[in-house]
Amino acid sequence: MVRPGELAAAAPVFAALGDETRLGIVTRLCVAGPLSIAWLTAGGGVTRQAVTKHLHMLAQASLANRSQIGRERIWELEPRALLSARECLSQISAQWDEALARLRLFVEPLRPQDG
Amino acid sequence: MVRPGELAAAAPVFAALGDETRLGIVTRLCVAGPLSIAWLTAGGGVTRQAVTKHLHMLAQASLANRSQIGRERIWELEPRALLSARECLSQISAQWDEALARLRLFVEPLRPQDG
DNA sequence: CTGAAGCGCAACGGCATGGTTGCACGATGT
DNA sequence: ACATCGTGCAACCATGCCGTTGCGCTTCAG
Repeated sequence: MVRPGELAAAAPVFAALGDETRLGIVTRLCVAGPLSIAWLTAGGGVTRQAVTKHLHMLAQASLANRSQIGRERIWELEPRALLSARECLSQISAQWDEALARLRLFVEPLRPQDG
Repeated sequence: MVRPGELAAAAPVFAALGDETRLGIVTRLCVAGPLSIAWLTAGGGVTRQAVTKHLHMLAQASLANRSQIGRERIWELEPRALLSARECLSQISAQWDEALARLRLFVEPLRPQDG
């Protein structure tokens, strides 16, 4: 069962993942581990400021958090929100399977020859 | 391995799921099966036009498609995009596990007494 | 035929987002 | 001491999103 509270919690995570640049940052943090802003800026086609904004949005969605080493800000992934988002998708698709099964139970007796 | 093309494809799906109203519509279509716009409007706190726009955005992300019965537009869920989004999240978290394992391999030899 | 239900199209306002530029500040290396 | 690197903050612009209202069209019911 999906409770409404879970949806309200999952929506911001999906929104944070719903930008191509941000999804690239997430993937990169995932593959390469914790990185500084300058390093994250190097690969993508956007400014350092844009990367900074995206990182803050990821932090607001509990998808990343930062630490400081000297003058560098090191950002790393926070996988819990990612896992809960995956959980949400799994629940939705599970409910869809359920609904499909119910639909079959409802439809098939009406057309027993079409099988 | 996550290829960049997959990310570019998954981002719009996440963006479509990244709104609370839309996520509610998706859940509702999932639980109750195909519904008309008027029926979808009844439950939520928004106008019929808002629901219509959201449905079109879901369609653009390949998350829903519509059919027509008389004067009613019946919308139903298209689970393939949902599954591919879930797949994307799974790949990301799998890569995160990998990275964590590499990090452990790198860190643990330096502090063998801290177990 | 007439009324009502269901829906689409278009326009509008408010607000958030994605991106840029410019400037200032602490940390680092020589 | 000085240049440089890495960031933060603030302002700015363009665009898109979210939701509304108003109007008109088709379809169904009496």
